[in-house]
Amino acid sequence: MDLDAVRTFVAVAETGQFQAAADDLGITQQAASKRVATLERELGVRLFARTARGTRLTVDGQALLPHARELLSAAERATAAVTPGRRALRIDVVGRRIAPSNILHAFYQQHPDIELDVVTLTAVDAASALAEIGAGTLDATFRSLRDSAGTVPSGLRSSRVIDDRHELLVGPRHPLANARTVPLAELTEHPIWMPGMADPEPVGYYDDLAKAFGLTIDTIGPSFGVDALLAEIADSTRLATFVGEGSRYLWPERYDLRRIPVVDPTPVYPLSVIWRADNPHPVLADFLEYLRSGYRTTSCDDGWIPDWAR
Amino acid sequence: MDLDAVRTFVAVAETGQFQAAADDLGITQQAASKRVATLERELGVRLFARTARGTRLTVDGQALLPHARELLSAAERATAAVTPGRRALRIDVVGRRIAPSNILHAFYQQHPDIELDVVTLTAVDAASALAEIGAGTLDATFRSLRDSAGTVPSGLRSSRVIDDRHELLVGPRHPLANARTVPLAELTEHPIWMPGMADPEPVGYYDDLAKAFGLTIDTIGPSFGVDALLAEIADSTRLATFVGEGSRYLWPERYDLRRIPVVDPTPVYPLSVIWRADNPHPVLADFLEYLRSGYRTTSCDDGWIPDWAR
DNA sequence: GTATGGGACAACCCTCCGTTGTCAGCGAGA
DNA sequence: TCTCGCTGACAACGGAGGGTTGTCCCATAC
Repeated sequence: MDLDAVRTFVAVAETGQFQAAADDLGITQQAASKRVATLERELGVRLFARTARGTRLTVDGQALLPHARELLSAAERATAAVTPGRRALRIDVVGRRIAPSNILHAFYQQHPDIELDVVTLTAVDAASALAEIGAGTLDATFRSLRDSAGTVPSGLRSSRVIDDRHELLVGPRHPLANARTVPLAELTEHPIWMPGMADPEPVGYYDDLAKAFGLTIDTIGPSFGVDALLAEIADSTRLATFVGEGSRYLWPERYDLRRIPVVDPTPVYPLSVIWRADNPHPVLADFLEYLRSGYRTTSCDDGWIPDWAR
Repeated sequence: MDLDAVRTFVAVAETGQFQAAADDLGITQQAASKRVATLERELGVRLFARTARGTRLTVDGQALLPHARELLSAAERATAAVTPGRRALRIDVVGRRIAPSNILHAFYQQHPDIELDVVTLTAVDAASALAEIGAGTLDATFRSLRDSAGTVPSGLRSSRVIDDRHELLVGPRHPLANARTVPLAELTEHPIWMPGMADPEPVGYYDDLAKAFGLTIDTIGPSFGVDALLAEIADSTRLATFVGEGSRYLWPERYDLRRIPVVDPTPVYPLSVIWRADNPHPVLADFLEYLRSGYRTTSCDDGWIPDWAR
């Protein structure tokens, strides 16, 4: 059963004649006649009674008409379901509390009419996330790409859109609790705890950072969740952790935690957005534009980023 | 949007690979690939992520899949709606109380699972009824064809299947009320009333009958319905009317009417069933077979039929 | 390294669809 | 009654599109 034939059948039924239906459809009367004839042959019944002044539906035609309309509207709904922009844009923000999530939230507030499907593939390493992008099961993700910005799998594009300046997060009893800023070099005295780093990228980042400035950064321990981490920090007189400037935690109310800006230099965590080059979703295009124009925040003259991210 | 492509899409989604889907559909893997590629191009989105070991649905593919299934089932419903035999057979029995209606009823009792749409085009002349048959808005009608059995419009077929023997219907005070039979010749003394004959065919029949045997048959008066006629007959000492042997009236309970068989000869009213030669409805075929085998009732050696019906 | 299986790409072929051109039937109007 | 106009059907032609064969590439398994 050909949908064009069904469309033609409905048009003829509505106009009452082949000629008018053909005009509506932009084809010749002969073509319309052929289409309906084919449909009739396929179904094995006559759909129209042809007269010299038009057509009338047969009983079979009358029986078919509502189903034909339903069929066409089903086709329309199917098309609409995948029409780029109809479908929610599926974005991996990695974690609900870090910069990408907040940026996406800001974007959403600016475009409240769009539909988003925000996911966190937090237990998934970058390679798998990129595979999902490539497979089309994910529209975009935010990752820090170790092997430099250019070498994403073919068909994918990446753009470094977030340079998240690190701040030190400490509890009230930590020696640096009341510092206005802290030079990076001073942190050699204080162990930094970054548990739950499953991905090689952030692990590599902190390893490089530690090596470059002689810091002690522990990325090994298992993560028992953000709350456990914050509680630990709040209680500790020694432990501190890094948080991104653009991240958000529910700490001020529950723990007396402090964010201390790190300077000379400021560690900057580079994040790229990765997407399929041929992804036609218009909201994706808008979002990428938003990222490029609005969120390359403060350029980091005083920042440190690893060599591989330059 | 091509339904074959949609079918292929669903098959690939279900099997997880093009090759298996192609086998199911009886086409080559390349053809299946082409179909899906065309669908993807038409929709502007990728539906599958192709890997070396099969395929996986993209988000768009997942969004489309339920709609695609719905589309296919809508197509199936549409086909089923006009599949010969699915649809109710629409038959004109002319009147609810006369032979065709009763015969159809008997046929229905023999095949209780069929669907019938019994109509009475009683105010419609034979020509219009035949036009409906030709147009396909009616599957069959019962008519007495004046211009001999063969000359139905082209594309139509007719078969004389009912020879309805006339009986005289009289009230209790009619002179013939207690006769076991009545010879036709005797009816010259008694006026026959046949009101409401809209069609030229029955009018012609009764005119011919009257002329042939010197009867007085009044076919002129308007009909006020069967009940009015029966009440009139029941009250009258003079009026009588003809009813077919195969007809059925609700008279025994309400009026003391009597059916008196007419003999020497018995007027026989010939009825043909008319249908489209190319009507594929299987129930129609069954019904025609039923009519031909079962209902050419008693052959009428002692009957009279007009010349034009021989 | 090799074998295997799945998909994509290229080239070819044929069918089928739409077009142009024409004819037949029915109704309306002169 | 004849002709005109409108509507569909039929025939023939041309081109696009869908299917097939043949081949290569890639990833995995042994």
